[in-house]
Amino acid sequence: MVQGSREPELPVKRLPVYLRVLDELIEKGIDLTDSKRLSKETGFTAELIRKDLSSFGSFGARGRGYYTETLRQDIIKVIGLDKYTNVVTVGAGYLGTALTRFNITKNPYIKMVAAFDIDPDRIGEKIIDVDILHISELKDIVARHKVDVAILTVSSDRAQQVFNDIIESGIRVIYNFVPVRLDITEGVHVLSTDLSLELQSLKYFATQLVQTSEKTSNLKIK
Amino acid sequence: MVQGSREPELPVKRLPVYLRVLDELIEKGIDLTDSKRLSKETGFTAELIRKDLSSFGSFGARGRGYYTETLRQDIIKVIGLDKYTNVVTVGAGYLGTALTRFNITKNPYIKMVAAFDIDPDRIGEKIIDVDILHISELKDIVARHKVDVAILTVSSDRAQQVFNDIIESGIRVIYNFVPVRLDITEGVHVLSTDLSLELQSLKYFATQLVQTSEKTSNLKIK
DNA sequence: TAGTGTGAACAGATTCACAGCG
DNA sequence: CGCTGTGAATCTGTTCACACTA
Repeated sequence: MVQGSREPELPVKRLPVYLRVLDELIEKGIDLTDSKRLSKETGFTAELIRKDLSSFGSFGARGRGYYTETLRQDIIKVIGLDKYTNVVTVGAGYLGTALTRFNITKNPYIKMVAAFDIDPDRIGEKIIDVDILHISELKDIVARHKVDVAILTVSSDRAQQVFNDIIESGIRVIYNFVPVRLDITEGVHVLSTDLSLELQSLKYFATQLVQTSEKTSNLKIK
Repeated sequence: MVQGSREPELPVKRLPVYLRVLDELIEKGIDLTDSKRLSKETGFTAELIRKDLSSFGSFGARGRGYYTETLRQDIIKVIGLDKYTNVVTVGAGYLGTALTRFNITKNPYIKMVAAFDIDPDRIGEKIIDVDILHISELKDIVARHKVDVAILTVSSDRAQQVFNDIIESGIRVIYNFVPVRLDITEGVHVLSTDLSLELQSLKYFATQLVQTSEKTSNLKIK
C-alpha cells in the first residue's frame, strides 16, 4: 500500500505519538520521565519504546530515565518537525475541507498553506484562514513555499491526473484518501488510507466478535 | 494501536481490495481471472494473493484461475458483507459529517443508519438522507437496528465517555478518529487512525526524500 | 539500585521455489 | 501446460532477558 523509501515504517509512525505525550508531560511541568511512564501513556511496551528511541539515536540517563525537553527536541529533529511542515490539500470537497480544518485547528507542527479545487464556486472561499485556489496555481504556490506534503482528496476519476500534477509541482510526499490505486513514480512516498475499505474490513471483526461472544456466552462490561 | 481479537490483521484488510477489483471485473463482463491479473489491479504480489485466498478457504481452478463471481461471493461471505453492514457516526462535526457523507455516497456494502451529536443546532438536520440524533438515542437505535460499527469523531475531551456509551449500547467495533488513547474493554475491536500524527510522520519521509534526491542529484519524472 | 541499551529469541507477514492438478 | 496451493526461507518488527552504568 505504501511505496517509497526503504526506511522502517512502524517506528517512524510511533515517533509523533511520543512527541505528543512529551508535549503533555512538559505542559504539566514534568522534566524527567521513563520508559514505563511513556508506556502507560502510549500503550506501547517499555522495551519497544527504549528500542525506538535508542535506534533513532536519542539516549536517556541510565538509572534515571529520559529528560522530557531534550527527548522532545531529539524527536522533533528526527521527524524533521523543527521546521514547519507545509501542507496543501488538493480537492476541497467535504472530506478535503474537513481534513484541512482538522489540521489547521488540531495539528501543532503542521502549517496548512492552501487548498485547491476546480469548482468555481469554491475558489476564492476560505477554510478558516486558508485560501481555496484553482488547481492551476498549485505549481506557483509550491515554488513559493516549500510544500512538504499534499493531501489528496479529489474524485476517483481525476485522481491519477491530479497526482501527476502534484508530483510535477515538486511535492514528493502524498497522503492519499482517494480509493484508487495510483501509479507511483520512483522517489515518491505515498500513504494511502482507504476509508471505505477500512470500514468494510471492520465488519469481519464485528462478525468474529459476535460469534465468540455467543460461544463464551455473556461478556460483562466492567 | 489496534486491540481486539487475535486474527490476522493484514490479510483481512486486503479482502475488501480484492472485492472492489472483482466488482470492477464483473462489471466488465469478465468471469475468469487469475492471480497475475489481480496482482496488476491491486498492487499486491500474485503469491500473496493466492496465499490470502487459499487461507480464507476460497479456491481457484488449477491451470485456469479464479471465477470472478464465485470468488466475489466467497470474499463477501468471509468478510461478512453478505448482510448489510450497519454503521453509525458519533460526533457530527466537520469530520464526522464528511465521513458519513463519504460512506453514504461511495461505500457499497455499508449502510449508514444514523449520526449522533449533542449540539442542539445539529440535531434534527440530515446528512443527505441520514438523521442527526441526540446521543441519548444511541442505545435505542442500536437496540432496533443491528449496528455493527461506530465511527467515533467527537472532541478529545469527551472521547472516552462517549466510547464507553457506545460499548454499553452493545456495539463491539469502533473506527476511532479522535486523537486520544482509549481505554479499551476486552472483547472490543478498535481501529484508530490518528490523522494528525500520520501527517506529522510523513514529514520524516519528505525530509528523507529531499536528502536522497540531493545526493543522487536530479531525478527526472517520467 | 533503578532504569537504560541491546543481543538473542520469537512472531507475523511476505517472498521464493516448486510440487500438484485440471 | 499453466496457474494454483503451499512448505521453506526470509524479512520485519516485537518481546525477552540481562548486562551495564549513572
